[in-house]
Amino acid sequence: MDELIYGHNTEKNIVAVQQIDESRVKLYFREGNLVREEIRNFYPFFFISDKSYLEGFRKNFWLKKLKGNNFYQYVCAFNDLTDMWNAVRVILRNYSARHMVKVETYADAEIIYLRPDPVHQFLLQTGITLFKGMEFNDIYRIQLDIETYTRHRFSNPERIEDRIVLIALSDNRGWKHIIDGRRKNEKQMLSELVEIIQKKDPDVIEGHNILNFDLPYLIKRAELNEVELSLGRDKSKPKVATITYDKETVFTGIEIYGRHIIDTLILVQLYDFVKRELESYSLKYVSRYFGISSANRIFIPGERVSWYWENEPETLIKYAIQDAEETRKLSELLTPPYFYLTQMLPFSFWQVIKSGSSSKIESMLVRAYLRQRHSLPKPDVGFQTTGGYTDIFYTGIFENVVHADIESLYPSIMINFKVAPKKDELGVFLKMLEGLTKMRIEAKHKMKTAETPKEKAKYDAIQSSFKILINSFYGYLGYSRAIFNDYESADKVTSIGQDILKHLIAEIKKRGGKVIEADTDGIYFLPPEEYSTEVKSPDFVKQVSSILPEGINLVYNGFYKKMLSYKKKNYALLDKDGNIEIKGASLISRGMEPFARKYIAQCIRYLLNGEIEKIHELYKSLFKAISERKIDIFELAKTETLREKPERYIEMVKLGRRNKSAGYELAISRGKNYRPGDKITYYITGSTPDVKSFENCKLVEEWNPFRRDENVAYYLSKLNEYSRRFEIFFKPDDFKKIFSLNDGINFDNVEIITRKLKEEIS
DNA sequence: TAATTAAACCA
DNA sequence: TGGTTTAA
Repeated sequence: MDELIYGHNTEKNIVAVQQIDESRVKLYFREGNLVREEIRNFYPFFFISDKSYLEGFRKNFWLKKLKGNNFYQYVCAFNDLTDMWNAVRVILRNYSARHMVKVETYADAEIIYLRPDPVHQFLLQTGITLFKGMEFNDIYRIQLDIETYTRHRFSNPERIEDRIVLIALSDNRGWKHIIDGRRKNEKQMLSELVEIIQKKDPDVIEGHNILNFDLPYLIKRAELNEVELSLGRDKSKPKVATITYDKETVFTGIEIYGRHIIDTLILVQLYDFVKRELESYSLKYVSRYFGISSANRIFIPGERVSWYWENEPETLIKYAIQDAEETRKLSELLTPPYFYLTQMLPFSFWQVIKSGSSSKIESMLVRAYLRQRHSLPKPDVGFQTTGGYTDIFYTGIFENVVHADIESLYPSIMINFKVAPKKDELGVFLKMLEGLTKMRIEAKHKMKTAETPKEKAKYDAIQSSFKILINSFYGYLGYSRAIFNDYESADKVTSIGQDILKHLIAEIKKRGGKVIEADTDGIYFLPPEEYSTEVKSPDFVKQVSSILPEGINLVYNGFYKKMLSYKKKNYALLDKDGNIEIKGASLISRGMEPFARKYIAQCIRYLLNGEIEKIHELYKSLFKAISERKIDIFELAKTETLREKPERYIEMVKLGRRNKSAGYELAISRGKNYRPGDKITYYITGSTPDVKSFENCKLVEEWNPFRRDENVAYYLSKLNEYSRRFEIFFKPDDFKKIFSLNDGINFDNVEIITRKLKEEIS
């Protein structure tokens, strides 16, 4: 089993692979603090651009689609050069004269490529991955942070008078260093950096936003200063990686030969993609969030850096060192799962971070197939039709609510009901899933029994690296571009999941419980009277779990003092410590105006605490603040992400295929050259509530506090609209009273209404 | 270089 | 209805 997952990983401690010439590569092994080099041969291979050439090779060679210059290519690898040239001959013989001519004519250019990216291909072919057999603490990481000087608001690497004034470095062995711009000119600073990197020879270079700021800046300044920025293990310069698409060149990253670049900003984004808790991705905010801020943290906003350099350089130095150290701690927190994944996947550290879940799974499947020299299938065309089961049976407020969910529902179904892609002739898909699951359980066990925090952290990283893979198997089945995709199997997984959940709901009802809401693999319910305590409810969960099929387990997931049930996928929970958790797009969403988000959250708090009069007071005060124009404009302003390119947006609107949108209209009309991904914050102007927002909007920066022009009627009607979220919890008369401007109302008799929306399945 | 469906809300 | 954001 290990073999399937670890592939050909027989080499230990390899930290880098590098091409020497056409048929040899240099391997770098880390041994303690030293790096040993060794030269090896590698397998020849070629790319072809048209898969029809591969028909004659089914089950003879391994094939993998890869992206070359704007189009997908297929790779064939061979034991030796003779084998490879034989294959070329077969291709030439098997296809028509036209094709033959074409192949020959373009042999060096378009159709057949020889070794365009040996390092990557070497890893892919042999399955030798970096850092094999190493622990995260074994690798040598350097953190880098630069500070730049400018007379303008923002520093620009191309402006000759701007310059790098500080380079702060730290490493994971407690070393710290400052390259000080007071003693050295920029040229000397850059040379010192090169010297240090060559001498220290780090495996990894880390930084927060290093890919979009520090490294590009260093590269540009090195160019201007005519310094060879030889940071690579082969003393080469950093390579700016781009892809050309529609004649447009897009920056995709920076590569330093033989080293890994880790940008902690990307890791933070990845983290928040799941968690959705962060307000900002800045190093300072994130460090505080994770509780890893340096003691006496200095904060210097970007536009103040130059001032500090001129007036208080020592403070700036401390600040830069703190940045480097926080980057190290952040990386220690976020990268280990990916580090351990590089030992399982034929990808480098950075590729593992950047690649999506399907390529992770597929790379393992492809590796297993190519080891057996078995051909690979093509993706099926079609789509998955079934998903998870979601239902809501009651709305209102409930006490003593239990949350239980089925442990790893989809992976468990795949394993226990043997659901696998029909194209997987070698049957490796399930074996891998089972193996990974087993290994994750072992890692979890080692984590629990670990004796030191360090050990614990290590096994936690390992088990979460398994989790990342395990969770990707189901999604892979329904993915249109996956070569082993199988929509029927994907549907089978979800329909079995639906049946299990429905069965569970019926069982809880049968045993005297009351199910409030269910979604995919979890349920919120009121247990029968005799189990309605935090201590006893897990017993009930256990009993119910026993009726589920073999290998499918319902686990207790929490006991809540109160639950507010609003709609499918929308609810709030109050735990015994008074913490409130709000879930659902209609109750908590980044698309809402900040005042609305806070208003809804407050109303929910008051509702759960039974403080009806406070809702009334809040409504009144907010109404007043808006009508008297006393509310902060940022509370009213919406923030929109512009994801489409301006040309595309304009085109779609012109064709009537898309509605106009305030964010885009503003960005375009203000002549801002926005890039997809940019955010825009705007508010609504005018005087009636039903204005078209894309015709009546202004950037929040354009707002004038002395001539306030926000649309009061519009925002008041918004307030009422948001209040209506709470309509279902009250009798109509009570609702009117609460959300009114009247004074002196008595709320003693207000009842919170519970509604039964439908009968539980039985 | 790209995992899935379900559901709510907005313009 | 298409776009966006969320839950799982």
